[in-house]
Amino acid sequence: MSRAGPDGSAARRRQHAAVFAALGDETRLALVAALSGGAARSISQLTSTSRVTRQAITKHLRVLEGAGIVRCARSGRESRFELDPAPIAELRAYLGRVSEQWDQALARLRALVES
Amino acid sequence: MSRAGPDGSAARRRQHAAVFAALGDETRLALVAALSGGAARSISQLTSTSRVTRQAITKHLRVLEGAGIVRCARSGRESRFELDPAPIAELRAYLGRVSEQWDQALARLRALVES
DNA sequence: ACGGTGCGCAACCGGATAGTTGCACGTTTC
DNA sequence: GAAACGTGCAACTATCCGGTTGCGCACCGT
Repeated sequence: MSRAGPDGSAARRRQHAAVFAALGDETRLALVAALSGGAARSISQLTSTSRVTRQAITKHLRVLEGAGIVRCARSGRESRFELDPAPIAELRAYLGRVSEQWDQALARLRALVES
Repeated sequence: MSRAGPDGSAARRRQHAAVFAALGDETRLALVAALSGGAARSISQLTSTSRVTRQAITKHLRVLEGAGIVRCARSGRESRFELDPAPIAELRAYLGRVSEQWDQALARLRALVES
């Protein structure tokens, strides 16, 4: 496992795992989709288009917030959430490194065969 | 939640969530990193660089296999696992769509302010 | 000031999950 | 053929997670 994957340190890998885990739920993925439009939305708004309880949505939002995917700002009596695209971009870059490493490995294999 | 995010159908979202969840674990992320080099490795090999039991690694590999991230091929007495980059590439594309949607929203907002 | 709305907190439940241990079985290897 | 190696299967535990319900509080409009 220490053979120099496309990851950084183990601490960084833990961070990545946390963000992946936060996205590994259908409801939360739907929340991200709803917030990807750029507009900040309240918990009730986000709940209205879901089948589950407001409390459940709240918990999911806290998970997303814990992963840094989403930020919360209190405005009057409502909590408005908005997306923070940075962790998502970082995850995308990480997956890109994995794919790249894979492609390079394939290229090496092919070169070996052709030699 | 039905407001046309960057996702496809709900079924597709479920699939994405499954792959995200599979990657949402430090140990499994380490396994992916170890396999991203292109070489197929046996369970014992993958266990040797880990702190947990072979059984635990086996379970993790089954989870990755269930998500389609990894394939298993029996070879003699050992099970050799290799990476399948397709789901990872799909996830990367998905995150790209989210980021793109976000960027477009930002651009619209900026245009609105400048008008 | 009072009713409705939006939230947060806490307790609780059932199911999934990460991890372990123990054992049995096929496969090499000597 | 016997020892060693690599796996698979099963049981069991502890913990986490998604979801609910109930309650209390702050805030807004009229």
